[in-house]
Amino acid sequence: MTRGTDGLRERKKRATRIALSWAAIRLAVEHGVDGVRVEDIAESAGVSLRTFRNYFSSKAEAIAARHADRAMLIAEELRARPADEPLWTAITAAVLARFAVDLDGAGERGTSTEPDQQWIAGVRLMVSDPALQGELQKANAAAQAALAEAIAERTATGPNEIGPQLVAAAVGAALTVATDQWMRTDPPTSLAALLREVLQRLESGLPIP
Amino acid sequence: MTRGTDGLRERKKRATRIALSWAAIRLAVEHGVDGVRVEDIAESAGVSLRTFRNYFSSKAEAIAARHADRAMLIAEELRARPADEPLWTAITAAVLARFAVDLDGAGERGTSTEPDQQWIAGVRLMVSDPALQGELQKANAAAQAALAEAIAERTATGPNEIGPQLVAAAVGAALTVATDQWMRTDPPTSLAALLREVLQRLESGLPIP
DNA sequence: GGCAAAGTTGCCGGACAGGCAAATATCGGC
DNA sequence: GCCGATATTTGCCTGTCCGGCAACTTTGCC
Repeated sequence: MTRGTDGLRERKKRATRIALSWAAIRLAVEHGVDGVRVEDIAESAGVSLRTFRNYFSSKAEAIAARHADRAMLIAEELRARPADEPLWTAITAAVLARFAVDLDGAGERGTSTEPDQQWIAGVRLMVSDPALQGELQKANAAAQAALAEAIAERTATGPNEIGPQLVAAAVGAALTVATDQWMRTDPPTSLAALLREVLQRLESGLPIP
Repeated sequence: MTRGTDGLRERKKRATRIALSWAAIRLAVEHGVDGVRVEDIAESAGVSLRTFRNYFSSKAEAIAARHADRAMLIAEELRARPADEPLWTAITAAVLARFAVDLDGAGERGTSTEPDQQWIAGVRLMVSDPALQGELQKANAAAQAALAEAIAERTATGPNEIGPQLVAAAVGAALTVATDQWMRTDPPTSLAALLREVLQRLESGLPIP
């Protein structure tokens, strides 16, 4: 089972992919999305332009890749919750567990204990720049598909049934709204609180009053 | 108020835009997205390649444009509902009113009374081809923003409050799920029924029975 | 050590993207 | 109906993107 998951080849590939993506984020934050050429990103990660293209099919995809990878983990996190937990409780816990990383900076970047400024700047860029929103939503769609599968397992439903699909889509939409709101608020509020709120609202039928 | 909305200039522009978008859809359905050059689309609509670029910044945007325009109308439709109607009733009615066009083919294409096969094939292409999904989601996001505004008006809330944003996002997600499901089902079911179901589920807190 | 599989790189041609300025069409007042 | 003001279309040009191909290098495994 560990066959192929931690050979030198695979580790190098993962490292290159992550290096490229971080380089893309850093340069895009620094010079604007259009102020960076793919060539610059490749150079900054120490590979050829052509190799960049073996990993990502566009600049936008490279920038959004970290987000895409992280979003995928929500489904895994949900699977890790105890099976007898009520669905919404489990979902909320899974989401919070995953997003805590963004808040306390204990992500893969490593050293800092405060929120990872580079990552926050990157997210800010992704949600605000129209050139990236498409790719961002694409990543979210992929994560939703994975989430729908995890939900289907948990609820003993077919993964193509409308129920799991709808719940996953609604959760995805809620996360986007919460993140958006979090970015917009000037005195920075707690993302965790916002997440709890939107999920709770979903569960109670989106009352408006 | 009608100033500028029906001059010859504006009508021609709208016509060109629509012609380009339909040409893009038709050719993409016929030859695949990658089998069409922007130049072909421009020629098919009788304008120069450069003019195409004045209207759309990419092939994908041109293909998704009709969907984008239609999705925008949901917000308008909601505004047209009586103000004392309950929110979810009004939303459901607005959505159905808009999507009925896709079902009975009474759209701008004109003559046929049966569902517009060209449009259905186009939608099928948009939801299935990865190259278009980004643009599609981008269009949905824009429509959601408009919808959030309309909801905010109706509920006497600020348009940037989290409530309207979340409802609009959830509705958008639900429409996507319903459409997806509709495409997937082999004996074609009623889209209207699916739409009713997903919206009803949203309103009742997404129970997983 | 040595062969097979996988990854990297350079090169190339076709397509896309958008700035600029000349030509053309529409508008609105007269 | 004519004319200047304004908006649109078009051609041209330059830089970038994108992916196929084949040579070369690295890693995996016997």
